[in-house]
Amino acid sequence: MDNLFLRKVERQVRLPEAARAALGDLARQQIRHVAARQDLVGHDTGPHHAHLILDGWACRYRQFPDGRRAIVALLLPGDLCDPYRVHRIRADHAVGALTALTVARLAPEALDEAARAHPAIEACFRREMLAALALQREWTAGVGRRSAIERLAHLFCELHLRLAAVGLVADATFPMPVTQPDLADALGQTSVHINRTLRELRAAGLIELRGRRLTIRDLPGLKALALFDPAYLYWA
Amino acid sequence: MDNLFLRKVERQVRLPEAARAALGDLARQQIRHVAARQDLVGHDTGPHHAHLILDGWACRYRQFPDGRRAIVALLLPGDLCDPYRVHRIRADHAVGALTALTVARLAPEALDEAARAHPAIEACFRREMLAALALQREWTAGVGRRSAIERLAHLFCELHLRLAAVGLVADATFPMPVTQPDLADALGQTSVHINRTLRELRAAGLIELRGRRLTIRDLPGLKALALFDPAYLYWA
DNA sequence: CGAATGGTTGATGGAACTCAACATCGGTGG
DNA sequence: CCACCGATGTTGAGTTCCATCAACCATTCG
Repeated sequence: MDNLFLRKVERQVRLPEAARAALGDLARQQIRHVAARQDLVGHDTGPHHAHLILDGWACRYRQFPDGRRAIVALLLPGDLCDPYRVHRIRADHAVGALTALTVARLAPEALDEAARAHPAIEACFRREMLAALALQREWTAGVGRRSAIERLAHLFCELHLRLAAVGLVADATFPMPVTQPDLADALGQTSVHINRTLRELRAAGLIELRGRRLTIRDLPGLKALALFDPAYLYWA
Repeated sequence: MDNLFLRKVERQVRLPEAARAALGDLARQQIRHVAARQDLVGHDTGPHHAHLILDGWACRYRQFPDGRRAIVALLLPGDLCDPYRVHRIRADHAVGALTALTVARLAPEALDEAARAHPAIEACFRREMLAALALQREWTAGVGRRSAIERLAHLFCELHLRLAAVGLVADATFPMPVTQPDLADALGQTSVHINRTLRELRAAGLIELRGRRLTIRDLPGLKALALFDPAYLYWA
């Protein structure tokens, strides 16, 4: 199977054969498995490798000294994590596995090399960065100005499109392995309130969530509730 | 006067003479003045120019259909706005002037050209992107997990460092031209509550705010309250 | 100089948090 | 295979932080 990053990319741009091959090769080096709840990159890690998520879900998060935790991004299969070298002494956040994870570790030198050799790859990396930035802005806007139920609805709309872009949605159903405590940290709430809000969404007939799988029962309704505008999703 | 972007950059890396000259030239083309409350880039603008903020403050914001507004980033003098070409049909957010503004409009072609000719400039652009991303993550974490007073304190710590990096801080005092309604949209609160929180910060002897100028009276105290960790600020 | 915008303060309400208890699930080892 | 245990999910009661509503100043700007 080709990797999902390629699949996502090629929905939008046609890559030259050589570039596709180079990207494919990159993803086949240094496959690593990480257990759920383990960190790929710690808060105190210095400059580190890039990662391509092959399977499973991860998150970027920030741990505060008093124990509070904020999940600032979800990383899904096909996502490319930190394509550009980060020159900081100390990372400003960590990357952790939410589920069991399969990733390709990518050496910064190999990425630089590939980007230099293939302009199309450089363009992909740049697009991934711009996509991450736009996504991050939307998350900021969401926690700032959306209500609890809107935030949850919005996240589900976003996941629906992002997962569809890598072919992981069938019949408006997709994997949703994020626990309620994790959802809470991602949406800036408490797990108790997440639970009540989920109940509301179910009661409204908008979603169904069982056994780590989510089915969207009423997509238009969910989008309307979430004030969802897909303009910020580059790859979807 | 050299532009502030250059000043900020050269605090960290020494640029080759040719690169510095090229960056300087870029910033001297197409100077534009924008009145406060005007948009530089609208929500429905397609691919657009990049901008270098020469003087005044701007913000990225997202306007929701029902009137709510979220300010997702503050753009200060010396900030480079969208160095990389954005290929979206429709922007996912707008850029507006918070004060009267002087900017250099930069043609995407000229930027591409400069980046290709000078690796040091390419590195600068990349760094600016990474800095914007890290900043955006910190804002997401903040609105998600910091209390009202912590958020305000954190913003002031951030502005202190960012403005210091371009030489706009003297005696722990710097310009703070953002109105309380704007602060509210940036921190995900209401202007009424911003007002009360400011009062608290003043009462605690941490800051002084008069006539659009902010003085930090107790920086360690403010940092402690904000759980401030500067790791995310690339240029400061 | 008057109108609009921004700032300040009080009273009241509500969305989301906290605390607490219990149910359920999933994995692990006896 | 089942018993156990920790992690996750669920629900209720009480509380808190921040929003809302509503005035009223202060400032700025046309």
